[in-house]
Amino acid sequence: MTSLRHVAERAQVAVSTASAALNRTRPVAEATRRRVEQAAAELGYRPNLLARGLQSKRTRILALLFPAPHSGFGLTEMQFATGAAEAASELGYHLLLSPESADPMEELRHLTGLGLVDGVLLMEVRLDDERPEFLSESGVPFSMIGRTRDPGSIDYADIDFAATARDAVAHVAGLGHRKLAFFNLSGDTYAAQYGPAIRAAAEFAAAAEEAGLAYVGDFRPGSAEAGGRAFERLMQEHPDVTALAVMDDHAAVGVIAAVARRGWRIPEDLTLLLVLSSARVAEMFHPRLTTLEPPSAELGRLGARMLIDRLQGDGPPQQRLVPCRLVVGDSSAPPREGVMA
Amino acid sequence: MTSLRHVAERAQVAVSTASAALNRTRPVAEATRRRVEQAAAELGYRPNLLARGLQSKRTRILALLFPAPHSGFGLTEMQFATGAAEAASELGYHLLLSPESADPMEELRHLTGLGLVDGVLLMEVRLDDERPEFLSESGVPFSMIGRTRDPGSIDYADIDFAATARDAVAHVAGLGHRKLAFFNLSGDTYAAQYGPAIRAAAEFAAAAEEAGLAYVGDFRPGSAEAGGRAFERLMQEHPDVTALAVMDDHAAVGVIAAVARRGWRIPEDLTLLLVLSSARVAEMFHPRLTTLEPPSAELGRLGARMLIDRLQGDGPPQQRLVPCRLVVGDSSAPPREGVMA
DNA sequence: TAGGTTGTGCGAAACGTTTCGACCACCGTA
DNA sequence: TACGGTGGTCGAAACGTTTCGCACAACCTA
Repeated sequence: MTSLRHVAERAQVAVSTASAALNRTRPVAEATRRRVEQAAAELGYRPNLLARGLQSKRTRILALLFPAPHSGFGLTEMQFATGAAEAASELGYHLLLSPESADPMEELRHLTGLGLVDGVLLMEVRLDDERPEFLSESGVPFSMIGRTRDPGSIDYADIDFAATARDAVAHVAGLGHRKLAFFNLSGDTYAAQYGPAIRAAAEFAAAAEEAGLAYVGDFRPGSAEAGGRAFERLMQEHPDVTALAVMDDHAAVGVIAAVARRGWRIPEDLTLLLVLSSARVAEMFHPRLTTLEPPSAELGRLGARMLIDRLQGDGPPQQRLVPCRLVVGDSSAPPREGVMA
Repeated sequence: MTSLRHVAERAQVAVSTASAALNRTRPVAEATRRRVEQAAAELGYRPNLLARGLQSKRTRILALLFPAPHSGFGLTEMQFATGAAEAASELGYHLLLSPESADPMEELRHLTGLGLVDGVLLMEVRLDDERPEFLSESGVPFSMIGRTRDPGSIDYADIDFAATARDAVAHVAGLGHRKLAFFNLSGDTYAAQYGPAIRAAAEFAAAAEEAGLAYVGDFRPGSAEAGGRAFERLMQEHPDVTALAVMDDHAAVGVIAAVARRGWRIPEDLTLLLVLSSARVAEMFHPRLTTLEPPSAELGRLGARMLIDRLQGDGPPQQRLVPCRLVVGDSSAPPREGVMA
């Protein structure tokens, strides 16, 4: 392990001068600096991050707190991690993957007490999440992927549900549909105040109203079976629904099966949209489903970047909303004739 | 930040004694130890990992080197990460997510030079991968998820392709099939010496032969379209094939579509197996596909654990093979009558 | 009673940085 | 000639641990 002392000796300067020369932290004569830099290069010198962190109180390590892979842990969630890791890496930071234990608060206390990380990246944020408050009080810099009910002046990057809902509604309205139904995430998830579930519910309803579409939004199937049952009940209670947006991959499977059982076809008899699912998943279906793809990696990148910005110096809080990308597949088409309400 | 010095003062002992008491690194009088522990508890003392690491040369941080999400980055790969992170966490270690840049060697050099990590976890290992050699020469402890052609005495955890192929073959043979085809990963992946592609090819062929099944193994479609075309060519050249194992999700989609175009049904006219895909994905299909699910999280856990074992002390190399789990779905059935060869 | 052994605790050094006050030579100016 | 400023460098302290040699008392044994 070659240390700064070796570099200094080889360049015939004091350790402190070598440090200053390499970090350009204070003026050093041009010739000296060159000598030091050459010595460092020749020795393949790498500053020891631990020593540096110990002294400067800054480790350039970020922690991504990710929840236990409880129910379903999708590709989507994982892309937060890879996006954040990439952005961090590009900016000279490292990303620590911290699985959340049974007691998230204790986990946080532990993690931040170690002096190992400069900041924390939160994901899977609930509307009434208590972690942000804890972090604020502890004075630990952090940012969120997702957001609480009232994020105040906390940095966050989240999906723009309003724009996403508008895009979805505009898409089906543009095809001529007059009545839209929306299947939310599972009832449990909704009850747990999971942000996307709550926000999507509100925004889809609002967007439908604004566009003058009739709307049904009170279904929250959490599985393929529940999805199939929900679809049958939907058709019974609202036979005039011609377009359906589903936010749960598995529920969509059930819907598709139920559609087939009924002798119907997609998109001729029903326009089906998949919300918050990756195009990779949408391609698994036949026909290929029209999808509102969440900008997961992008959100991860943004979250990491704004946290790093915050660490560097403090500007105003950054709060970014990014809409889902509408990927039109083969599951959307104008409604069939007979049902025009 | 409360440091060991504070604890020592409050407990009326020297810093070194406090350290010894807390770490039980050398005998300390029972009464003293209790006093120290109580002081530490009252102050909420957390040892500073940086200082500890600087001194002891051990940070208890592992790096997971994960490749850029080039082509497709599946759920499977990501579960390595979460599995490894969990296992590490349970053993008091942390996991650093290190995206691999364009130059993996340089990245490695950089990462290990920093003194930040105790060891490295490699994934996506190619048969002729050069990273293991580099790490061996650098004296950096590491383990692999996957393995090179000749892993020598390096720790690794990998899929047991032989057992997996035997299980798959036994499953279809048990149903009465006489001829099996296998669609490998894409030709590019195969050509790049990606371990799973090469090993699966060899082991499926061997298992089929051993079981006395006729076998076709030279298809490597990399997409839905290619999968469909491959299936059509397969039926043309080998009309007596009644069972097909596919190792690429997207290719499977193409196969299913081609089967439908032909007016056939699954499983009545074709038994279809999905290899190396998660049950979550398999459920997306209709009918639900029989799957050989890779033990991804398990491999991640094993990889982390054996690396930590290696760091603690050195036993013999650990080399673990774990077979895929056969999840029988609705896509496998006895062959239809007419084709019995 | 002298010498050795054991149990317990202390102080100082070390890990590799960064930071900060001090120092020195040199120059321009009064 | 003396003096303040300045650009460049140095040495020492500090960050929070662990480790190691040493000291001291008490106790046992010959």
